[in-house]
Amino acid sequence: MTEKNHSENLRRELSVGEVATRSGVAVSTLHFYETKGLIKSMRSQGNQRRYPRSVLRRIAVIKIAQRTGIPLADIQKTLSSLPSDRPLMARDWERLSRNWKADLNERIAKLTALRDQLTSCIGCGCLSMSDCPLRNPYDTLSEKGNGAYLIEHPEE
Amino acid sequence: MTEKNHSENLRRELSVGEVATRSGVAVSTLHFYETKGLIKSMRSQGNQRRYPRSVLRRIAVIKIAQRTGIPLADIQKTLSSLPSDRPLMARDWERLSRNWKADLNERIAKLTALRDQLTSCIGCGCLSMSDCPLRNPYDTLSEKGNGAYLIEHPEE
DNA sequence: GCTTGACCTCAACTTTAGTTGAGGTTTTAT
DNA sequence: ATAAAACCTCAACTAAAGTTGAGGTCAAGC
Repeated sequence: MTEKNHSENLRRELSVGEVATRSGVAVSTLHFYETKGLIKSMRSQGNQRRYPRSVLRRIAVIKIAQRTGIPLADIQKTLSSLPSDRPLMARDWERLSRNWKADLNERIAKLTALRDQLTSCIGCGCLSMSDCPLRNPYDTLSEKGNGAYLIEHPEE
Repeated sequence: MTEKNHSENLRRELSVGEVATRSGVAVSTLHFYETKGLIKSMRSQGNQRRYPRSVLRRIAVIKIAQRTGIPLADIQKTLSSLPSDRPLMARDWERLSRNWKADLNERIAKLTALRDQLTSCIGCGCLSMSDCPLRNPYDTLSEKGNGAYLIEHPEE
């Protein structure tokens, strides 16, 4: 068993099932990621997928990016912009994570602004087209009608 | 024209096109919202939709909830839990916005935590299964193998 | 040496939040 | 009175991120 484990540990390539287990991602998802160009595989003699262990790191990075809210297509673009087939190094990670952090900060800022508006509007509840910062912030129609008046004085 | 506008302003019901224009939501979306039970309409003699002006406020509330990231199905549930067919009053708004604010705060907290982890991992880049807070925070598999070791020492 | 489990491809289905189009009716404006 | 604009329904399509299943192959253990 020690012998066996030892040789297994040294085996360079992982099967799709092993990758699934180790990464916590379903086999079907790995297939899917492959069709999207997020990861790739070599094939065994019998046409089964074989992965270098570096794929685990790559999947980890994908999952983190997804948590920040970045769509897979964008993740794919970013990953494919890296010098191609070496594994991700610390240097790559630094570049990626810096960008993703910036995105994340933006998203946080937007949500925070929304929350603050919500806070200040809880007691008000006017939802006035013309006055309320929550109401369609980009809506220029608000000026061109009597909408605000009517909304502020709901009938029936 | 003054005469005309005056009578238009007093007209109680809005057509779907008017609601679309005033709310900034497409006609098709209003149809869609209706199928989902988010809004409803009366019909004219000729079967065209007619809305009370209060629908504008309702749509405003829907849009705000969506901005906080709440799925339409949940918005529908919440809205349908209100005493049914009177327009939304300040009191309703207060209740809704309090809940939504809580949701939003949770989402903000999660993203902030992620950002902070990202910040502390930018310089590190280890992505270690066992050590890195970014790595699959819920993944218990990390303990059961040699994954971490291999990931920390990528080959090829 | 054969059974079972893991794997293969490809197509179809799922959910969310809508949009688009076809074919037909109503309302409005001239 | 008629043409144009707005409306109706219903079905099909879109995008993202996968999942499920059918029909068949490969590999490992007893």
